[in-house]
Amino acid sequence: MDSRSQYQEGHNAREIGKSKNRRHLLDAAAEAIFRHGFRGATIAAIQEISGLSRGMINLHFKTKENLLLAVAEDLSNNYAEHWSRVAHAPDLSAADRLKGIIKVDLSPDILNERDVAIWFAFRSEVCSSPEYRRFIDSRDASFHDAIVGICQDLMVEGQYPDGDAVLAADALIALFEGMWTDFHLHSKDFDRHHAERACLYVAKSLFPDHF
Amino acid sequence: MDSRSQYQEGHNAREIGKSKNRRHLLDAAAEAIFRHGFRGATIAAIQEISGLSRGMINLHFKTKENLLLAVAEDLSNNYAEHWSRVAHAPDLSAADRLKGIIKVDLSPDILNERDVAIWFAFRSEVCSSPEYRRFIDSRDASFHDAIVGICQDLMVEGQYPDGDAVLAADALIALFEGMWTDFHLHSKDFDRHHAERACLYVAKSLFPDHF
DNA sequence: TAACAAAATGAACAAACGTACATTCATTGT
DNA sequence: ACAATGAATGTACGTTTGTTCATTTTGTTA
Repeated sequence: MDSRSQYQEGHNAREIGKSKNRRHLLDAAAEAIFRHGFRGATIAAIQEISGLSRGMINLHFKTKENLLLAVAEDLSNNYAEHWSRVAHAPDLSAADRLKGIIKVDLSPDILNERDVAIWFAFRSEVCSSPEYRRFIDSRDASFHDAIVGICQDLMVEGQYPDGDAVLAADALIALFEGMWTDFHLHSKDFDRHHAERACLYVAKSLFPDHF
Repeated sequence: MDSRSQYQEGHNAREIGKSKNRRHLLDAAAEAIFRHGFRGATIAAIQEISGLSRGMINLHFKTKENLLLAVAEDLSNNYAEHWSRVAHAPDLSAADRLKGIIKVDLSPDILNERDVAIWFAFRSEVCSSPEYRRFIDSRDASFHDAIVGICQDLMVEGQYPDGDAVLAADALIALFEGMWTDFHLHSKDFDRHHAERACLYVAKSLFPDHF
């Protein structure tokens, strides 16, 4: 059995059903973290949310910790897929790619209460549980490189004598991150359009020729 | 007994010793959250770190949850004290007040591995444990108002025809927040001076006449 | 110094935890 | 149709959890 087929939908009813339950467990675990916090994401809570049996977690993930890791991996893949699609779009200008990343970052697909709560949950334990690290760093090296690349393109295109692409990229990344935090702490009052305007306001300040 | 003397250092050896143990428990609990994560911050862990007896937590804080809340309150008070001292300094210009807040925000007093891990730990559970909310929002309404005030002052002083104080303030706050996240996730690679330069780079872009 | 009051202790407890595993059920291949 | 295979179940188990409280220790007061 190769490494893909293990978790892919199989070709018969049995394998399809199994992978469906696996997916179900991932969703239930995510929901449990959101509803009850990391501490409250117990086997019993996941069981109640999923409606599946107690032993299912051990069957699919061996341990609860593996299930939690799979939740983090799932979230991480989902975000990477979203931003990289925009960041590497060949037909978009540098400015449009930056705009696109801002839009993705603030879209409900990415920025929603449940997912953000899960990001924060895993991040909070990254010091004590290093195995989470590879999944929870939404702004990892590849994201960083993509933003620096965009900033460099903008610097070349426009007239920014004092421009520094790395400083600008680091600032933008921090800005995006901070918006997530604001959303997490004040999701009821958070205004996506206002947040987008604030991001574009900074982009315009950094790159007045482009925005 | 008034509300202050309960937790203040008393005047005899007994009260002094008691408040010392209380402080000791707060530190040990904070350390436990940092070392073992929120989930691992158990009575046993706190006991081991503090060296005090098991029953001490219940004596001083009634429940473990109260102790954790007191840790959050302690952290919150410490940060508020730091930033408000700079933000409301009467002899500083608006630009210097902003610079000062950036400096405080990136200083080891505030931005250190332990404290940031604790911020993130409490924040991660704010959805499921609303009682944490009042302590974990470092960028609360009063902080927000202070930054908006500074931005308004800068707008009045300089020539920024398209300026928007609220947008600028929201962006700056998110920027500061994002730097904390970056530090939390990459404390080994984090460069405080670089982060400060990035913040000032944005400040200069937003308020070129001032920075 | 003796009597008192408060602080500190740690053993004992019930509840909740994650995991293992014998059992049951459904699907497959012949 | 019928073994055979593997998924699904849920009870049972040992551990760990937070809290209680009777006891001991320490400091205060008369």
